[in-house]
Amino acid sequence: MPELPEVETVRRGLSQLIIGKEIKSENHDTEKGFPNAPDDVKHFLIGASIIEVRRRAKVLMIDLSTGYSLLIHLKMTGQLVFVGETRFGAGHPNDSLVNELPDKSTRVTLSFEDGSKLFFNDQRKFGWMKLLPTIEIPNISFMQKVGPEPLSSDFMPNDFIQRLARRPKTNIKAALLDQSVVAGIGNIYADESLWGAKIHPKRLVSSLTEDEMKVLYTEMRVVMNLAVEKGGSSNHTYVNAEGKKGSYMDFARVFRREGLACPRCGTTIEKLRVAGRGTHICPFCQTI
DNA sequence: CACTTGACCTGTCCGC
DNA sequence: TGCGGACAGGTCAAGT
Repeated sequence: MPELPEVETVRRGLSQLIIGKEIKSENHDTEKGFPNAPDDVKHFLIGASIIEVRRRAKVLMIDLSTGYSLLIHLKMTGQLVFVGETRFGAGHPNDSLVNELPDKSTRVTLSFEDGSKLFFNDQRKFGWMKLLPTIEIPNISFMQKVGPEPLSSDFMPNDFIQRLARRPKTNIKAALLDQSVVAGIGNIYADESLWGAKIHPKRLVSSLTEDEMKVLYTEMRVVMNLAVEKGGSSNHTYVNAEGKKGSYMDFARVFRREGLACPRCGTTIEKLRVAGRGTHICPFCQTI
């Protein structure tokens, strides 16, 4: 699922909902839900309070008062849904959701002192939750190799160009999906950004002009900013921390719009396969 | 080494 | 309505 805008939306929601709460109990099912959970994981969690919720690329970090952090990757179908005791009124559309959790996709449940709960659900079980000392987070291999945050104010066009130059012989879509080039872009926003920049996803990085890469830099940031503003995209399973869907798909220009008209030129949008992923283009605006 | 492809899982949708 | 196959927002390991 979740690309940067979705994970950021979850982060913002959780910041409002769980900071300051104390963990009362923890439950997890298979090793899939909490792969490196030590036998005494409960010892590290129970009694700890949430002090911060951070994000880097598509990884969420929940910092605890004990000096440990929970790291979470939602992969394709992960959800972090908070359910408070009195959050929804009777008849609220989300009542059903509340009543359904936990469900068979629930992998980890954190229960707080006040009776509220945080559910880590993951239908396809690709996601993970890990526990490690907060101070060690910057040293893990992922943090060492992940690229810059695309929306960071100190991420400049030349940074983007120099990082793309490290993958000259691959196509631009694969390069955008490479988390060591830029952090947080996935299939939806790669397609949307390339459409915005009028660049065919199969173009080799080495074939791009400096101007094209600068336009792509700008379009990527426009797309990501809009997606964050709209609370992300919900194709299937994605929901935010309150169990609500994002609305970016209402604004998508090419993603999942094959057979429809390109909003720029009216040509019918096509779907193809690039870098092993379903890929959407306007064949008139984006040529090889 | 750089790059591409399959595997990891479950659920859904589409064509026969 | 049943069944097989393709596909789904991400990342690795394995293969070329």
